[in-house]
Amino acid sequence: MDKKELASFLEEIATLLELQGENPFKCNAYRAAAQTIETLDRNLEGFQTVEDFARLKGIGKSLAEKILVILQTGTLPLYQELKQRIPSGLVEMLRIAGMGPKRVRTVYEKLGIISLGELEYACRENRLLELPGFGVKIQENTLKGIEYLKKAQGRFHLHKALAAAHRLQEDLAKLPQVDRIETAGSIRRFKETVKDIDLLITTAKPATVMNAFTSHPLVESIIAHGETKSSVRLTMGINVDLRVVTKKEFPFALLYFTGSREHNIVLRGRAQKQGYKLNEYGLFKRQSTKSLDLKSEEEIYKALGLSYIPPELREDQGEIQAAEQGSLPQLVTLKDLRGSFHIHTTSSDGAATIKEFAAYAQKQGLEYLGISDHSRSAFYANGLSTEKILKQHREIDALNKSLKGFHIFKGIESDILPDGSLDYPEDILALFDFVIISVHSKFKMTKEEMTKRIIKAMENPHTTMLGHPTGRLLLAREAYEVDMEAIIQAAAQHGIIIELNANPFRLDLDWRYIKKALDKGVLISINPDAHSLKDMKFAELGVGLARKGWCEPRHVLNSHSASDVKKIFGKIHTS
DNA sequence: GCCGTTTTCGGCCCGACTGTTTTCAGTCG
Repeated sequence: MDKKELASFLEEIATLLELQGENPFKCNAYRAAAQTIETLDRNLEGFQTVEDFARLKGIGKSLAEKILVILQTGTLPLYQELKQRIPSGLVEMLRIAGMGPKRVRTVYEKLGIISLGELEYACRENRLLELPGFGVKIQENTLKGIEYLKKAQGRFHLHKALAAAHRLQEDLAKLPQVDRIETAGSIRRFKETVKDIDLLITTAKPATVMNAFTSHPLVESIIAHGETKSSVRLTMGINVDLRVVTKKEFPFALLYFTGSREHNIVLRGRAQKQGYKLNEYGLFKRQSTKSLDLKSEEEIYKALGLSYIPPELREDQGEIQAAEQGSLPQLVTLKDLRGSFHIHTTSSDGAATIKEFAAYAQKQGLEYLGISDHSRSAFYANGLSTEKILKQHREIDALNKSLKGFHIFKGIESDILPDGSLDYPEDILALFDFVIISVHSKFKMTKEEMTKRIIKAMENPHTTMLGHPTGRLLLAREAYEVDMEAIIQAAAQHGIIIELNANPFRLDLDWRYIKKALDKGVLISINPDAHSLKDMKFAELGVGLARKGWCEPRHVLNSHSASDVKKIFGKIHTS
């Protein structure tokens, strides 16, 4: 059992305990332990004894003993009992908005309901009305929530949420009553998928602004409409919270509602230790009701003895310690990008020619491009035959002669065949400046087989870069089973670059692994995986996710100059 | 169940909103 599996096991116990009506702080202890385990910066192999685990934050003797049992036996008597006692449908019911552990418990105990289907039926039969603390509204909302769950998974791709947030922000900013508006929450932190949109506003006329918000054309229905907080659902299905705060409160509210929750908890704990209370309204000296007068997030961090932490890093992944020591990274920005790799042209399944991509890239101020069409096994994508490769190379040679101050690298996205070999013989692979290797078939191998397959391909002397390393399609397809730690280790060993595929449905390598890759000295390439000119814009998302993974310009292949890139490629292929 | 410079008991981040009540429980972020 690895970290992730152990963490979700503990997480599940926490949920089951809640459903059983346990002391909430006890439940929380299991949650906190899960968080600690999941974000551990090393694997579990070094942990042999109770003491090893009990040294960790939020894990005491009791939990350490249980964790050891879980690792040794794959399960826990407590878990078995909980599973036996608590129907699995109750866990599903928690996903309904407005249904927490208490209400789920009530419908289970009083009505014997153990599944979403039964709950829906009970709502339609008006049976929730009889329950203590339930009424017409809760019954209606439960029904709506069930329908919503059926329709969407309740999470949204970052780029779609970003677009909606920008539109709302722009429109509301036009109101003369609005002094300041910002998007907070997980969008500001650049999470790859988000649950909702959080907007913050300062205004002297909250009622007017709230009315404008709830009647915006994107709004489908109003969930809550208050003085300081309103919530709506947009036609695209996402919920939006709007909060009104005073000008003085704004930086504190922005910090608070940007999160993450884990980051906030640590900040609050830190404030407490320094004799302060920190909340969304201010930073207060203990016993005082008047907040320190701080004008920006920068000043709040400074007051707590920290340098400014960019929103993307606020995930309690060591950023607070780094801010304390002044060792936060100087994060990469869009302006740092000087070129772009992983581009598909009309030769395979792209919608633009090399010439068109080159012209577009030059206009965007880029200095180079790396073309990489699909390889011959990718029949579905019109993969390139040897003849087509040679023709493409002649075209690139001619373009490179005619283009001034711009360079096109010859590349290919070679399928990693099931046995770990690449898609062309040695002499063909040797013709490319760079070779991206990607898995496009046989996703259902075992973890061991898949890891072996990819590492074998990485060991090929012609391999330059690993493409979309986990194969995930966000909200659609799980990542294939693969030991990412081992892949990163192999990349470090063979000098292989790992792609951060910036396509909004991929955003793969996952940011949680990017930092680990950097720590091992692996270079990251922010690649649009462009199939059309407009896809080149994905680089913006890619930069956001790279920042989330602690990338500085020096960590990013395509922030280097064309001549440096040539040197880097040369070094990879001769080592 | 964890934790400790207010330490071995008694807290645990904390405030807004809804819907149910008639002062508050539950949920959410």
